[in-house]
Amino acid sequence: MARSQQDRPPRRQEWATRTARDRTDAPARGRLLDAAEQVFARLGYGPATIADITAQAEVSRAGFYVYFASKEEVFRVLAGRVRDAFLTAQDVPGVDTDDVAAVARASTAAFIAAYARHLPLLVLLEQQARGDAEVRALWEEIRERPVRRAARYVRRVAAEGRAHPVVDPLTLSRAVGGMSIEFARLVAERPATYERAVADATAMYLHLLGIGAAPQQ
Amino acid sequence: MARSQQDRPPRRQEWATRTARDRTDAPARGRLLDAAEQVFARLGYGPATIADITAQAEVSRAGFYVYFASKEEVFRVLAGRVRDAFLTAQDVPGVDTDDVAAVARASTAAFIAAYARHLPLLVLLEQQARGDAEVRALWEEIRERPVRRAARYVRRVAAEGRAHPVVDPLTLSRAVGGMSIEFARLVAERPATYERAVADATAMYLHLLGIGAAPQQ
Amino acid sequence: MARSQQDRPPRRQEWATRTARDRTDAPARGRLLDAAEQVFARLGYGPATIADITAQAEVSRAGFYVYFASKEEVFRVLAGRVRDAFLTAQDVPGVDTDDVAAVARASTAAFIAAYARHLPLLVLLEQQARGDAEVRALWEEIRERPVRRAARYVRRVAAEGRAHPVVDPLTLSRAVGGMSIEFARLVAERPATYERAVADATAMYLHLLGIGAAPQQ
Amino acid sequence: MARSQQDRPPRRQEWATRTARDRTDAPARGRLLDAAEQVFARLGYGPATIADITAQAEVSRAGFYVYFASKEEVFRVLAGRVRDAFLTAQDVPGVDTDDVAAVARASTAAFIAAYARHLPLLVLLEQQARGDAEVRALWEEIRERPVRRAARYVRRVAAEGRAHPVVDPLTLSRAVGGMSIEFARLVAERPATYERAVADATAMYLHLLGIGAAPQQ
DNA sequence: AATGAATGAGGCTTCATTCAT
DNA sequence: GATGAATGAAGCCTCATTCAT
Repeated sequence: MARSQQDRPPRRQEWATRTARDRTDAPARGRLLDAAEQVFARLGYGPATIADITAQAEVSRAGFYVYFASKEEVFRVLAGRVRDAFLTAQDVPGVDTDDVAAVARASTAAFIAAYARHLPLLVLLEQQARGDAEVRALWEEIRERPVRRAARYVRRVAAEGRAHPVVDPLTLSRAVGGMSIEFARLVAERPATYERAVADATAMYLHLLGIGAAPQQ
Repeated sequence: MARSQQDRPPRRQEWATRTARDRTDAPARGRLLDAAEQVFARLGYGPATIADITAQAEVSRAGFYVYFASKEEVFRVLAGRVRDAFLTAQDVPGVDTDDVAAVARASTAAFIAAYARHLPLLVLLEQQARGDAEVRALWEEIRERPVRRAARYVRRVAAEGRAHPVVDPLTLSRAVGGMSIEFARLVAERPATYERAVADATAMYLHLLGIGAAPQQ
Repeated sequence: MARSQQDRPPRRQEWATRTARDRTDAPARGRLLDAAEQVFARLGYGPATIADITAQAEVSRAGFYVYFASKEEVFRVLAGRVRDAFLTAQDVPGVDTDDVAAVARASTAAFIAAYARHLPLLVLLEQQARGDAEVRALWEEIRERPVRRAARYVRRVAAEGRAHPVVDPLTLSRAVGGMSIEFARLVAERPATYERAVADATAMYLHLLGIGAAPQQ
Repeated sequence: MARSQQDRPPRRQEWATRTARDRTDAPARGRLLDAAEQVFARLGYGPATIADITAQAEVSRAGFYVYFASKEEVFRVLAGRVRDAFLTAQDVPGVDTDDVAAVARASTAAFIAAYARHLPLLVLLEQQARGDAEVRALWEEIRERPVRRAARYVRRVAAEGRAHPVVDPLTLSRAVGGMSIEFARLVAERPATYERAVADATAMYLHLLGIGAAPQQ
């Protein structure tokens, strides 16, 4: 499952024969995607109808099919967008890799922020992963990639003796992922709790890494 | 004689005689509930149809409405059942309250086991909580009750100086809840990992409580 | 179409074999009939359900079929009851047949009172007459009998030179019937208008008979 | 893909794009209306089904919902049409207002003709007025407008001393309306009786107005 | 590129009615 | 005589999707 997710791969180099379905830039297409995102977030997948989406996008019902083959397809495209946005948000450049605490804080903050921001769609993604193999692949990427990356980092700093994880790195990363999701939910409900959540999650993360962040900060 | 039906003004609800709808026993009702649970777990809420449920229960389509008013209603009843089963499973009697490690292990084990066992319905419950106030109440009970109970315990042992939580008890409990859910998902996929998951989760739980062999920095 | 209207004629003289369906006196049967009358009057024919009727009668749904074969059948029985009551109410004994004005007044009063009293069912009867031959027969009796009787009387008094009808007796009677129904509707809505309505209808009746009731009474 | 439909929370009604539902022309809409009129007239309201209507209109079942939201709605639209046609038919221009007899004859003829012509729908309208406020309003207009208009005219000619009504003008008009309806029913059954009916009704009308050769007592 | 119109397919419910107890 | 339970038959309505323009 590569990066650029679209039903038929965008054959950008060809001239002349180029149908609407291929044009990723048509303005109506973008409006439909945004509309779909809002509608799905508001109603959930099942209850959302093509009519809801086209109404929101101010496009005729038939207009939908100029750009997407079906409800499933918009959702897949949307899912790809979410995955990209979510994973990209995990890239936190400019952090001193040697400062474990700083890395922990930055990655935790990025994860919680991204998860909270995309919560509605992520929840649907998880739900739809059940019945759609392509969506499942996207969902697994979303779930696994940050965990594996974190595990890799933990393994390294542990090997360097700069951390003493309580459990094996992959398990620890999963656990921290799980707790971060929990915090992300809270943050999605009450954005003001973001700083506090990041601080707490980071503190626990570091503690589990065996790095002495003093309890009761 | 089917011609002259419907067309009735909106006024309704005049049951004088008791109907089967009130009976909570009745074998068919149980069969329908079990069938509904399986069907929902297999297909998800939206895609599941009354026909799927009645077919599974070996009852006529109309038979469904003898006991439930709608798909929503079966789901609510089912949700209540799941909440009861889930919360009941958290009662782990016969554990020495003074042995913090034992309590942590027992409650973690119970939580993970129960969550893994009911995972499919719990996921749907969360999903449906979005649009149904009654289901939302059930879902919140499921989410909050174990966390609050754990927080209460943590607060007590912390007050007694037998634990030194890294963060405040409620936050800690939420975090542990989140990580446990993560493990429960893994266990639901591969039941063989249950013991390992419980051991790891317990270890981290205790570590966050400031108990156990703190790895030296 | 004889007087005692029931689906199967009441074989009252037989002993021994007598099924519930034959017993016209069973208390539940009466309750069901009364209930049916109320329910039909309240909801109309189509929207009324067997469940509505049995609920009102405080009988189980199945209990209905002990006494009636179908919704159509109760309605027919009810229709027979209404016809009997309506026609019986037209018999105004003890009026001096020679006093044309007195007869006109008495018959008009009886007709308006009876029509107003049974208005809801009469309206349904007319409606159902469309699709049910048996009901149609009842309805025609209800409509025609009073008119024919009146026409007979008019013809007689006209022959005796005691009246000088503006149009032929049957037509006149129909017309008076039509206007009386109009008044009956008003009376059904506002019972207090009964006396006034009878006075007006009688005045017009007599006037059309060419009998000098002074205008502007 | 039919699995994932319905299940939508009660919030609705978000048409941004204009749909066919708004267009009062559109040939299919007219066909459906005509079909509905025939079907309702033939079967009555309750027994008529959307399938009957669409079959008659040679439109798919779903096609109905492109133009109407429900059976109730077509009926309402139809009722409006009938009211318009019926009331318009009462406008009899070009009659010398000073010739009371001519006016009486013209208005009686128009009323009987229009009532007979629309009898099947008018009967249903009365029936449905019971349960639908909008239909009730239409029905009352149909019933009251001609009566009030007639009463106004009677009042005027009475004030001018050109008529000597037996009862007060409104009551008289109602009565004449009632008798005219009676005649309209006969005419609807046997159109050949129209002329006779109009002549008779007019004669009685004028007589009640105290006009014409009063039969001597 | 866009859309108004139309429809096949399918799900939900209701109700009259039967039947074993 | 009465009824709880169950069901066949039907009607309503929605929605994704197509197609001619």
